[in-house]
Amino acid sequence: MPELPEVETVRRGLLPVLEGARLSDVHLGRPNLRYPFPENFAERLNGATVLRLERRAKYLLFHLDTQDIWVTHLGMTGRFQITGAETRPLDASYYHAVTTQDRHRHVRLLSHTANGPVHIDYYDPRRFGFMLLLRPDELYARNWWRELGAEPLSDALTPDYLHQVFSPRRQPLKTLLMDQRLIAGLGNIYVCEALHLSGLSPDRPGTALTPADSRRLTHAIKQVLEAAVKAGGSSISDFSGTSGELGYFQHSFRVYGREHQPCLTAGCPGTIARKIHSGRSTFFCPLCQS
DNA sequence: CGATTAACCTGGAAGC
DNA sequence: TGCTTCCAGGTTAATC
Repeated sequence: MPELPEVETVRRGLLPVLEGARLSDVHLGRPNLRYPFPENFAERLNGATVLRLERRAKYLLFHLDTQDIWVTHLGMTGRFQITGAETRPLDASYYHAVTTQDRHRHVRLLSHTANGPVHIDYYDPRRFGFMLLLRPDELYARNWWRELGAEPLSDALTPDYLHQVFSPRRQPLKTLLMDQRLIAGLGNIYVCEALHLSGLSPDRPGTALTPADSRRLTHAIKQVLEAAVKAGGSSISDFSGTSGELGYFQHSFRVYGREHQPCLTAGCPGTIARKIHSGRSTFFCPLCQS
């Protein structure tokens, strides 16, 4: 589900019910997601107040007044849902939950906002997501954190930066753009879209990227991400915002999921094709992307 | 070191 | 109405 625009949409949705709010009644429906929950996860969240909600790449960081940072990665199907305080509790009936949705509600807690308490639930059917509780120094010590590449919508991503990190590498642009250590936050959808927008072939090796290409690609990345954030992300299959609202950027896809359909580049008579790069589908136009 | 594949999971859609 | 196969927004370990 979630690439940078979807994660940013989730952050913005949680802002009004988490910023400045005190947490309580934390319940876990199971001992792990992708990884086991941190030791004493519920105890360390209970009573804490959320000071600030940050997003870095596809990670959500909730800074607590206890000095802990509650880090969440949504994986492929992770979703936060805000509901009123009257809904069904998470309890021992979890494994016999009646509905499919209940079976995938893995975390439930109460957030005490200025306007009263609300439930915040975390759902994740495939459980590729994970949650961590780290002190700042512990976070900075993690390799996956230190090695994160440029934040695409910040000044860290420039044509020069892109050229500098791509041009020594022989891998195809598709693979380079998916590498979170070079640029952090893009996933399969927005990589395909940015490549098409910039007219570059996903197969072009990094070594063949000219400074002019880097400019076009940088511009395309920022353009597609900004438009997607503005649209509330892309809702394909099961992504929705924290109130169940759907993003609508999926209606703006120019290549993703459009195999066999006509290329939308003005004047291009091409047909969108699909091929596999490192196990992931790439959608592209063989005619106008070179 | 670079590059591809499998694995982690579940559910939905498509094919037979 | 089944049953099987393929596919999915991500990351990482294993393997060539």
